[in-house]
Amino acid sequence: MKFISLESPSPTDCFKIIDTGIRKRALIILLACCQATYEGRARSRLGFGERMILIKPDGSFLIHQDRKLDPVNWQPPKSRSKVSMKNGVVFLESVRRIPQEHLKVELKEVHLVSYYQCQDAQELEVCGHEKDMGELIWKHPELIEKGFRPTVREYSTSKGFIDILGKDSKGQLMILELKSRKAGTNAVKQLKRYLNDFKDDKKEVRGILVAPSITEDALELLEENNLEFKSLEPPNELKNEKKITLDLF
Amino acid sequence: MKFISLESPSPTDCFKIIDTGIRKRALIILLACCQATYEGRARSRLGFGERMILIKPDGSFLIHQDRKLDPVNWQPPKSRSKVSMKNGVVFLESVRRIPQEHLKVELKEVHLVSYYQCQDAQELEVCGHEKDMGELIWKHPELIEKGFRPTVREYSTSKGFIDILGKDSKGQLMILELKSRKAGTNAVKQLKRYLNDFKDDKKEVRGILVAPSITEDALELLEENNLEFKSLEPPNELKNEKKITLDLF
DNA sequence: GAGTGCATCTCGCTC
DNA sequence: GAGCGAGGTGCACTC
Repeated sequence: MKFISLESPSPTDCFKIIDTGIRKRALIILLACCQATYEGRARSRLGFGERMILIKPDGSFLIHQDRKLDPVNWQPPKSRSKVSMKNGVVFLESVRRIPQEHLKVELKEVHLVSYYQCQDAQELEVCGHEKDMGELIWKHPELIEKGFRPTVREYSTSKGFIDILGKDSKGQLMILELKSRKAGTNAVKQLKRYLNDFKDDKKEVRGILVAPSITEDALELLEENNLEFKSLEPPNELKNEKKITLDLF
Repeated sequence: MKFISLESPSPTDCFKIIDTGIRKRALIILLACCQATYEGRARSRLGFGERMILIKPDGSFLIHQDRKLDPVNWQPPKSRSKVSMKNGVVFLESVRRIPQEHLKVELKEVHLVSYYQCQDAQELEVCGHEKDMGELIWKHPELIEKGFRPTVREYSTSKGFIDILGKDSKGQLMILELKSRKAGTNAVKQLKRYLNDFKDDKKEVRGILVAPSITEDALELLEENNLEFKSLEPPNELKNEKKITLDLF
């Protein structure tokens, strides 16, 4: 059976379905009143409440409350899930080896138990990251300014990697720090550090923060340090753009 | 009805259940073959595949594939969810106002649709954070060393906030940088920056990195800069410790 | 509402 | 496996 779902199951049935689901490497869904304790990188305890529990074929384990985007408790992929029954009560356990992490769940009342052997080979296609920005600038350096010639990407320094290194039309060295969203003071400080490294060489260097926008504090700090800001939106174009709009709407 | 669940529903039934679920501010669960496009802070497209969709009463919207901990697509709390039907096909839409973000989902085949008005007032109790460490040191400064007297927490500098500032038994200034997990080179660099700020004052200052452990690179960098490392585990004690173990096992 | 920094961050990459 | 950095980070907290 590829898919099974049972409302208000007995503890025995609930146990059986979960156990089968784990062995079949299916996606398991539970709606239940439960409590949970976690021990590992930190420690936590969650009292009884009604939640959704999700166990994935890759070992991921999630407990979702009725609010927030993040699960309230979880275990990462490759964790080992187990189900057990003691005195008519069903327990779930998920263990990660390295680092040692334990999640234990007690199910008090199960409203729905279900497993589903799903098929999904699709990968998400995204655009609009810092990496995309780097590629865009590399291909179209004039977006930064006329005469800009990028020379190195991911240039390694003692302070970290410089996103893009290049020269302006006058041959002056330029250090570019890219951010795909609004840049804060931290981005400026980072850029400043790269420049300090280069200034030891007694050369004149320009530092440019490239981002769609910048906070007021950051702009102030930037100007204090004679650094520059260049507004640039990250590229916004998927591979099969036309296909999408046709397929969906 | 507080809870409803329907296997392989017709598009019309599926639409009705989701629509009711949204109006009742229930937790909605879907198992379905779907595709999704997202536009907002970035842009993404996901082809057809079998997934679990979760819509929470607070507006959170999650699409989970059969792998990974993170949803492949999502919308944050307070987003507005809508369901619609066109030519016998059910569509989901979730919109966020600020920043503008759109998630559109087309359901091709629904295996399970369900909503559930759940009750969960419980908050998660956690311990083992950096904040806990700060409190621990503040109360038990001798954990750092005999004679250590902390004076300020979250001391603001141009380089950021110093976790703990204090003096040793000889009255020498100490800067403490706390990390709740293994400290890397970045933690050392951060500490170094705080010290540089203070050295301008021509005072002798000790810099101490406090963490459960440290990477080899970081330790090397630390010693090069005459900084110190103090191994300290973040506190690991919940409020009602005894109660937990009794309740669960 | 915007800005800042932690997180059981997760995840992908490189070494 | 460990370390490092980006993320549609999320989230709480401050201003």
